[in-house]
Amino acid sequence: MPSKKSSGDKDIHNDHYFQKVFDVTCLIPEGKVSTYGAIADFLALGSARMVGWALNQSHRQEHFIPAHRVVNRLGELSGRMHFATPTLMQERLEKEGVIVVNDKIDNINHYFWHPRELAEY
DNA sequence: GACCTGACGCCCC
DNA sequence: AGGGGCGCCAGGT
Repeated sequence: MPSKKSSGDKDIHNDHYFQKVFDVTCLIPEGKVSTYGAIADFLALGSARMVGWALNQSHRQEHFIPAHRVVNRLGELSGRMHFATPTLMQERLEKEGVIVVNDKIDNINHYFWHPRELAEY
């Protein structure tokens, strides 16, 4: 019965939405960036905050998650303080050719990538 | 169990 | 154009 409060499908969903966020993040092409909102919209999470919350745990994953390619809708590096050093996120982006000025991506729509662009999905 | 705080985003001023 | 308010969902206190 769905009405039962026992841990069931919802918990399973919660356990897997982390992995879904990781999967989508790994699909962002090098040199491109996506946003919390776009990923949340694509996965129908209902809240962009959940994407940030998931990425906050991404460093615990065995496989490397290119979390530096996810920024907020303005192109700001809002997650930079959660990397090993405050400048690591910017360094990784610049290494991929993304121009960052004042902790913000210059002309984000030039680099923006939406998960919908994937034919597989 | 109420309350606060986030790697967000939209609306309003 | 920039700043504040509120909704959103999950976790921590």
